[in-house]
Amino acid sequence: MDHGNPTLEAQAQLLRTLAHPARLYILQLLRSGEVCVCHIQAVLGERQATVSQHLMALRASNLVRTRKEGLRVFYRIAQPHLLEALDSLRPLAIGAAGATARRAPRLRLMPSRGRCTCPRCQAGAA
Amino acid sequence: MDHGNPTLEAQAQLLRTLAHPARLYILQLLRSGEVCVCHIQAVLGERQATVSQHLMALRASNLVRTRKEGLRVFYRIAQPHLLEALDSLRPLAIGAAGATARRAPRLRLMPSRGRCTCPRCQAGAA
DNA sequence: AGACTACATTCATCTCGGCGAATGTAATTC
DNA sequence: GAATTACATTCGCCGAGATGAATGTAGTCT
Repeated sequence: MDHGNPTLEAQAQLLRTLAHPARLYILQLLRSGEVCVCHIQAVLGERQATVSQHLMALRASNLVRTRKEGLRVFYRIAQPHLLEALDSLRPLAIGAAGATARRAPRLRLMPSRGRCTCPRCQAGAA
Repeated sequence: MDHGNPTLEAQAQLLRTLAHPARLYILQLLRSGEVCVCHIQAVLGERQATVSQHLMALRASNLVRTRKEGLRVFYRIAQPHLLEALDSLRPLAIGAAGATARRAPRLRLMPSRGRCTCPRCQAGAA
């Protein structure tokens, strides 16, 4: 059995980084490939600073990497196994619904406004 | 892609429940089978109330089940896939070490005092 | 019944994380 | 160089979670 608790604390730290719906959603966005911040911001419907803070948290835990291209910064998943692990954890989340009465912060997405000025978005824009 | 964000919030809630070294350690303890609270308390070296609070959190998320036998309460893993999912997440924790300076609460185990009065402990006691 | 044991729950405090607001910075454009 | 764009970072406040202390409760024992 793993008695070395530094591992436990590191793992707890990782879980805390993941334990936010906005960050989980960002990671899901990155599943299909690298995405620029403006795109994340448009889909998420959050303020730029807020999005940047979430991205900062993901970077601090080495879950994402960045690539700069001109003014834009593209994010991508650093550890490919991360999404698999999250997927395996997903079915357990259903039972964890009613945990502490009031819960994780709300996340309101803006599916209609998933457009930004980046090339990826211009491709299918109206 | 999963746009339904209630799933995201439920998953975030699950991760928050898991995001504590003491609770992670309790789940690892339960890997080998059901364990009574006194045993968890002895190994963890935490106060009884603190341990009970962590167990309460795990129960609220339906991660553990209880069985009462006399005065003792035995805890066991409710979802067997949970430990597999945590195992798959573990290797990613190494990179998440230095996240926001100081973070997850410390956990000091008491490996020498892993004995309580329950039958399981008396079996191999000195 | 009373005392005791093994857990559970509540309450108060304190720290930490999330959010808003403001500011800072690198790269482009003029 | 000044202005603008696209992100990043810092600061301050507020609410959620962690801990300690105290109390509550169910089961056992004599």
